[in-house]
Amino acid sequence: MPELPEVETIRRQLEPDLLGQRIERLEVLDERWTRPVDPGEVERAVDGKRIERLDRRGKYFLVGLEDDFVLVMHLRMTGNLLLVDAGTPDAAYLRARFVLEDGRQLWFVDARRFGEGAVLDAAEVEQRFRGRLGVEPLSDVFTAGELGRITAGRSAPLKSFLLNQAGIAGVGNIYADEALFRARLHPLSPAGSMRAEHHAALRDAVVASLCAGIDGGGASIDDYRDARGGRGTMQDEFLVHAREGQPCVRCGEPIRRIVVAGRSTYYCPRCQVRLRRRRRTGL
DNA sequence: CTTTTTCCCTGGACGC
DNA sequence: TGCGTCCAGGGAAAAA
Repeated sequence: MPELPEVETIRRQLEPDLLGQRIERLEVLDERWTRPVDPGEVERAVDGKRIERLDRRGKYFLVGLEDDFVLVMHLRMTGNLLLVDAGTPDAAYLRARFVLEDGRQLWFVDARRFGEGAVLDAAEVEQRFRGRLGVEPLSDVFTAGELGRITAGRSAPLKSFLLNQAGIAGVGNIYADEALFRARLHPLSPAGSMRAEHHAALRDAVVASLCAGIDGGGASIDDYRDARGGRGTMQDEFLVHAREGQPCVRCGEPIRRIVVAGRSTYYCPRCQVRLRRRRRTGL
């Protein structure tokens, strides 16, 4: 599933090819892709615009167009962004096609149709993300202290907290498991139960997990492919995710699978300590 | 306010 | 072979 490392991998691959190019036209092939906005409206907003920037915010892919417009896309579960040569036969599940100045096409392919695309102006992007997307984990704003602030008083399990994009933006099911394992924290521990040493450990673990994902070019478990249709290698380097029953890489204990926040959650029952809910210590 | 649950969507796995 | 059922999960919305 595309999470921050997967989206970042695609962004880095596309940047040299797309920057400065004009989008001749956009063809929305599945009207649900722009829901609730009319596809024609999005097509008209994109047609003929030059690409000035390629950015990422959490798991959102942002294409900065001229005149301060931003094409915002989200791959959700099964979305893929593919850069293909002219004349390539249409793939199954092709939802949107960008015909580029140089003849190549950028495809949004998405079997389950959760993915979406929209065109907003810069102010609307801010508006849309406000309160919904938290700190960028790979920015220098993401410190142990910041993590302490955003988890203070929270009773939700650490796994739920990591999946909540309003806290840290870009961590999904895979990298949440990996980060908790690295930090030796139990997925069911209340987020607010962490002490300073845990804040530091989890901050470092989130960063390390995401960087490992980017270094591996993302994790191709099911549908994820990079912008050239290639596979990442991160799925071969998982420490706990999807390793139910296999020995913990640290202690040999069989990895356990539970469901937290409706998501499969993998952890080592011996390495990852469960913290008790912390009562407010008298100041 | 915070937290949990439901919903969207469809390919693939599994059982009969 | 084919049909029915269940699962996967990001994020928004509804419910608790």
